[in-house]
Amino acid sequence: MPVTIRDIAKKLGLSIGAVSRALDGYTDISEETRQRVIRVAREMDYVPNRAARQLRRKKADSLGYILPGNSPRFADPFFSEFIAGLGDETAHHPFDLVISIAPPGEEPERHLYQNWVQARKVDGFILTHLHLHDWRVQYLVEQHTPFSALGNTLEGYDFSGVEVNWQAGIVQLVMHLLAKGFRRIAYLGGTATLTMQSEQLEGYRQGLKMAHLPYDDHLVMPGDLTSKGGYDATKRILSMPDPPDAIICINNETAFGVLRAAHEMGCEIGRNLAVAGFDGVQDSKYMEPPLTTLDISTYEVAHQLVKMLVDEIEQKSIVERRIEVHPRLLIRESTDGNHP
Amino acid sequence: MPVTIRDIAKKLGLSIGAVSRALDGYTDISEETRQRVIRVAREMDYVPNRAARQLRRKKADSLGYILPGNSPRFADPFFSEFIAGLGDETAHHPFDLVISIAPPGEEPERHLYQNWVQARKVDGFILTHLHLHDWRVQYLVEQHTPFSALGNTLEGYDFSGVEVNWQAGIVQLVMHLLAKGFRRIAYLGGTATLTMQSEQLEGYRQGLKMAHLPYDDHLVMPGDLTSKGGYDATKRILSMPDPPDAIICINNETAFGVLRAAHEMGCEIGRNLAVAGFDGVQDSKYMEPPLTTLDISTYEVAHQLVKMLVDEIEQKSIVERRIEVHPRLLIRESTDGNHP
DNA sequence: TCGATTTACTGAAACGTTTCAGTATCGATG
DNA sequence: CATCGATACTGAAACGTTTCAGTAAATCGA
Repeated sequence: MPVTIRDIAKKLGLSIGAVSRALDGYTDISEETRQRVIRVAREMDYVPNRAARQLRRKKADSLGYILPGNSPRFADPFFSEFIAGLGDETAHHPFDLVISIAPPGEEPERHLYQNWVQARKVDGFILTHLHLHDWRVQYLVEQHTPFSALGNTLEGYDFSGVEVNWQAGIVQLVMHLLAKGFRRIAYLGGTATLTMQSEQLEGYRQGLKMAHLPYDDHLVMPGDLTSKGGYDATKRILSMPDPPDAIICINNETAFGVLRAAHEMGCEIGRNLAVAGFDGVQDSKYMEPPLTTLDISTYEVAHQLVKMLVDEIEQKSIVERRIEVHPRLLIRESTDGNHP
Repeated sequence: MPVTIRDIAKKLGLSIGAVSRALDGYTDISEETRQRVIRVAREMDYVPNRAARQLRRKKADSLGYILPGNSPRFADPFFSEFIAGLGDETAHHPFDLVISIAPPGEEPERHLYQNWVQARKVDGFILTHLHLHDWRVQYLVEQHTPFSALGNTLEGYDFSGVEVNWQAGIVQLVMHLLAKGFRRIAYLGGTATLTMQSEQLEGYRQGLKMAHLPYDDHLVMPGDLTSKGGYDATKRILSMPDPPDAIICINNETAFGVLRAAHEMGCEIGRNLAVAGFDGVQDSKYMEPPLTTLDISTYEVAHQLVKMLVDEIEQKSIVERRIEVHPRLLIRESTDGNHP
């Protein structure tokens, strides 16, 4: 049986109240007693029972993250890195990280969030992959449940989070591609309702406009954030009458598939077809050819989100509630140029 | 304020005990009353308070998984897929999945496990990346804390889990490489103490032996399970006096780096250098060139582990405690042959 | 019809904390 | 010397469940 606060109290001839207060650092316990309590607690390997504390304090001491996943195969390295970041930072606070997974936007997801909120399972949520209109944001705001999010929604609720300036990043990327001599730039996205995507498209349009190039509907393709999606879309887009000579991908997974398809169709990547990814994942450097990428530090972002959420939950003073992150353009061989 | 069992009791004029028993399906509550209770509970959006239930039942209703991670960058897609699998299956049981991360084998990791066990934070653990002598296994067995693991240790404790027959897989792979005409096969691993690696090496030796080829120490290289590790090791190994013509990688991350390095050094992959990966991640198909892989269904394995752990915790009847999984050899272009 | 059994509940304790209202002790103050 | 204010504690309630012992009321067998 694990040792409880009662065991310590008995051993020291104190009341359990005193022990509790000593451990929590209240000032109405003499310094001498506190030291004795702490020593004995350590000796006895005392670890407070989570459930009891949670019940009494009406706090779960947990943060929740629900993976937006639908396919049984779910390999995007973004999530490994992101979860690792969340876990790492969470471990530096007196919180746990509780994880689940649900297909985005569907009933099971809604259920999960509601259940966790009502059962007080977590004190707050981390949100990613926001949609232009995101019911999660609305729901959590209504429920006064703290959360911090990567990205934003259209409604402009006030919540803490990290925002990536995709737009500026893409403009920079488009400029780079144009400078390298590429002219017909395609954009291969994911779900149309993702805020991330809409912002990226905004940058895409703006970049074209700045270069006085026309915007062509056919060059904007839907994908599904997987390599298979990238592969299929590329097969289609490269068979078009007037195919693109550059493809910007919403994430590296997609870019994987693009590379593969393009190669199969005989393109020389970096020369007659440029490919760029869009992710915080280191591996693009080791791909073949190395992938030009708009890089954000996923790990860093995860850390920030946890910090902000914890501040939010603990009602710390008015800390920064919104942080903007600028993607860095890492130019590698996949957009090298030497364009004919 | 969330609705409690007391609110339901008051509304129905019942005792809280009766309500609790009705919801839990005890037989000493009349069917009629039970139906009324259930209806009202649903109407009032009743969700039982987790902490209270946990405290009373002395069960956390949570499963723990501690990521074996040390680097700040931690992109291995294995973990995305694995965690997704864990989360998915966990959601089908009345359990939560609690995640953290700690560098394997070091003090913080030990602390984390101990803390979770003593605070009764979780009812059981999922373990991966077992070592030949793994203190976690020993500790959890001693503490009578349920767990299920991917792999095994040398001590041969009796615990439930999934075992991958790496050895047979590698033998098959070696045979395939030999059939394609490759002769000097290298093995690029991770940490030497990983059970997985020792089993793979066993298969490697056995394969060579069956082909009456000598085992050469120089062809077995340490890595670190990252693409950078693969890259660096390949640079070194290909500069050796008598370099290999095939490289088997402990995981796909490593293989990424190998491909890159080999390309830089002017190898034609699949022809004068074969490369094979070793993972459950789909993407290898979309790599350039597509990677021959020993595939296990990470998602499936994660599901199985959760099921077994839940059975273990709930003391279900004597279910299968050990499942063996055979990796499938997926032959793709990276080991194509046409060897000179 | 009476005692035994069954049915359908009630009431209260318990889980391990935290926290709040008291209180005994003691030195200081007027 | 009575009073006050700190100081350093004690005791008990509370958090929301589950569970167990008890008990009225209904049912049953002989």
